[in-house]
Amino acid sequence: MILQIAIPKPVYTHFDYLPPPGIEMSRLQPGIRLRVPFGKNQSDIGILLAIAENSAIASHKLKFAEVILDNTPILPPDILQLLQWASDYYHHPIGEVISTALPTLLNQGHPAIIQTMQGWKLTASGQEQLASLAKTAHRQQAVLQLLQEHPHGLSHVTLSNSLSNIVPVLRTLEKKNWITPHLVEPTHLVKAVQSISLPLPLNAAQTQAVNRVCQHLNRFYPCLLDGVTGSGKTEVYLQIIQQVLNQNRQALVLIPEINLTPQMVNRFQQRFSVPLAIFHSKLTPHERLQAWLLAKEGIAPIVIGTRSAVWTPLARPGLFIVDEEHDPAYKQQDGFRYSARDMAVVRAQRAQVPILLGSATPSLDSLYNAQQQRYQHLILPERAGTAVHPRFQVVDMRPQSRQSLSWQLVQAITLRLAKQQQVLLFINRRGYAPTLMCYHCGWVAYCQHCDAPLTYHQTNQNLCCHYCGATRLRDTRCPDCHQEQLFLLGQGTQRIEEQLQQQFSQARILRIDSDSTRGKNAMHTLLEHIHGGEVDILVGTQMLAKGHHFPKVTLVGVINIDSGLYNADFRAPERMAQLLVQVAGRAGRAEEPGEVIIQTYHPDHPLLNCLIREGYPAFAQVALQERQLAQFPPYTRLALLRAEANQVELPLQFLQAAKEQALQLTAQEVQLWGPVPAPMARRAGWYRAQLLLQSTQREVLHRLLSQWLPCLASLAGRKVRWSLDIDPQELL
DNA sequence: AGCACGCCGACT
DNA sequence: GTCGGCGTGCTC
Repeated sequence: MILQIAIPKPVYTHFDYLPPPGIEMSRLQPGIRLRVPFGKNQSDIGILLAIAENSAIASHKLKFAEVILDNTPILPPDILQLLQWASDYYHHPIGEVISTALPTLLNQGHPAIIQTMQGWKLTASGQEQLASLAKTAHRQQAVLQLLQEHPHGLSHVTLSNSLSNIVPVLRTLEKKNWITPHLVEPTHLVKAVQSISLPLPLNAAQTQAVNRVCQHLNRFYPCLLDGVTGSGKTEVYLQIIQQVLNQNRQALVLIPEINLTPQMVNRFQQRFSVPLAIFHSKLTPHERLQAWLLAKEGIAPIVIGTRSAVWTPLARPGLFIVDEEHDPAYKQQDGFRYSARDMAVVRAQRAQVPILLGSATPSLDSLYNAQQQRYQHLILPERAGTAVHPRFQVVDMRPQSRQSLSWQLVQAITLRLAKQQQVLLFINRRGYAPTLMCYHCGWVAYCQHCDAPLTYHQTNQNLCCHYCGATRLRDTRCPDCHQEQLFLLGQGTQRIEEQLQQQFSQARILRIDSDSTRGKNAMHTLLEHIHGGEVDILVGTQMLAKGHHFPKVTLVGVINIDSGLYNADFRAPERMAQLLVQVAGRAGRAEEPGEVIIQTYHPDHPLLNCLIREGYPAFAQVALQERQLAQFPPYTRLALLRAEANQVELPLQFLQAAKEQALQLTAQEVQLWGPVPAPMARRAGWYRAQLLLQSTQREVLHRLLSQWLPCLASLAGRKVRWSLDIDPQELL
């Protein structure tokens, strides 16, 4: 009897072991963890994949597994099979695939046990006191209220999350014997809510979407839920989930960035009084494991999380939802480069349940699938009365190229300020100025480790590389010609902020970028200032466009859209369009139509004009036609082989050798493009290059990769680091 | 990945 | 004569 075990190592095979001596064979179920000896003096934790009759490894080389860590599989068969499928599809080692899918504590060998939590419960006298408690003791009353709503008690963590500085309140109540310490079962880890919100009435389109999905709850039913902001997508999710819960099944909801969408999570918590397993970035490893186990055991009927939550086991899967499915955050960009959105579709298919892909600006891939009838296309039009179509204005910057703020934009800002409305300005670069340049010899301050100019930060007079983080004090004279007339070229958030302050001295300006939101609650505090109307002009990077709503904003300015129009990446126009539509969604409400001003040096760009005149669906059609002409996805399949090394010539040499190898293996059906140096050839001291593989048939490409990959390791040697990216999102 | 083995230069 | 550099190979 041979145990096939996956071990988290960058090798493409499992490892064969003999069962631990004296063990009961019935305990050897695929999906359990075992500790196994590995190499000379090491020991590792692996997952049992399967049990085989014999092994290709010589029997004298086989070792005994040391010990079984689980009585029942931590990975149920469906997830184990999905992970093996993913390992195959992405050509990534199974052991590493499994370890990215598991909570870290399980990788480290922690027991997979659901633990009860320290908490509190109302006493009989507390119950009696509830009515008579002085109206002034708000905080005490709030705690009692919460505990009354949860007769099984609430954990300390839950309570302190719902009320700040709660310890003294709890102590007081305990002294009065109104509450008592109580071990809370995980079933009652419900987030404390004051009120449960009721389902909202649906319009015709929403009703149709809900009905169509609910009529197909017992089969694979992939849907593209195509609805603009304010069309009530979330309500559709909620009502379908309700049906799934009625069937006693679970729903898994993926969202791109959990910290940007607290509203979404709140709506789930207020609608359903069931345990929610929420994977957010502030969970401790222990909490993360608990949430994972609650999902696995079926105790949490609803699971919400980002990318990696797609691997969460579910006892009774009933529905998958991928919100904002176009968001690039669903693609992991290092290590095991999977797409959580695509994996969710695969998972729904295997589980034979519906999947909803929701977006106001669907990816071209999903729109194509809808056109091919592979997905149901459920379109939610805007609600009557809330329809706000912001006016778009394209400003030709060529006649005023010395300015960063066109007169049109300045005029529009002036007007909005006079009406006491908020203005939102987007600029795609943080810092003060992207370049420090010498007037006399043309010298530019470059990063020592990257092929990128340094960005000047005014606050500390630093030059900072936005790619590797290297920072140094700015030069006061040119290091080449020693002249002192160095000038700052280009615009960053800080410099725009400064210019606006000069131009609109009475306006209150707030800058939002990764520099100004560095602190723990910085973003939250800034948002409160904005919503409180304490800000007139918001200046920020694209991080402003995601998730947040600014009801008081009526003018949005895009300082320079051109990097989205002209970019080596074939997906750049799609991203630009999605950003513009999102940005436009920030401007204006029913009573005050919004305005979007887009500054560009290419005012005649056809895709840009198509988007602003005819809207996203028309843009998507044209963009899809361009993809077809250029033979890009979704019309073809891509794989990208990246390589990096700390010597210039090595990556290209390796990729060239790899290409020749591939040419010997393949017929005509796979095109090879390159190798080329990566657009930023040197980054953080590493030289980078890439080789693109393209085919109209996925199977052909896949077959080539399977044969090719084993050769690559020896071609690369030790000095070249390489990785394979299946369905790459960024070609940069 | 991690750790061994192995084969060449400057030290007691 | 040895300590240690990192180039190469293997791990069931």
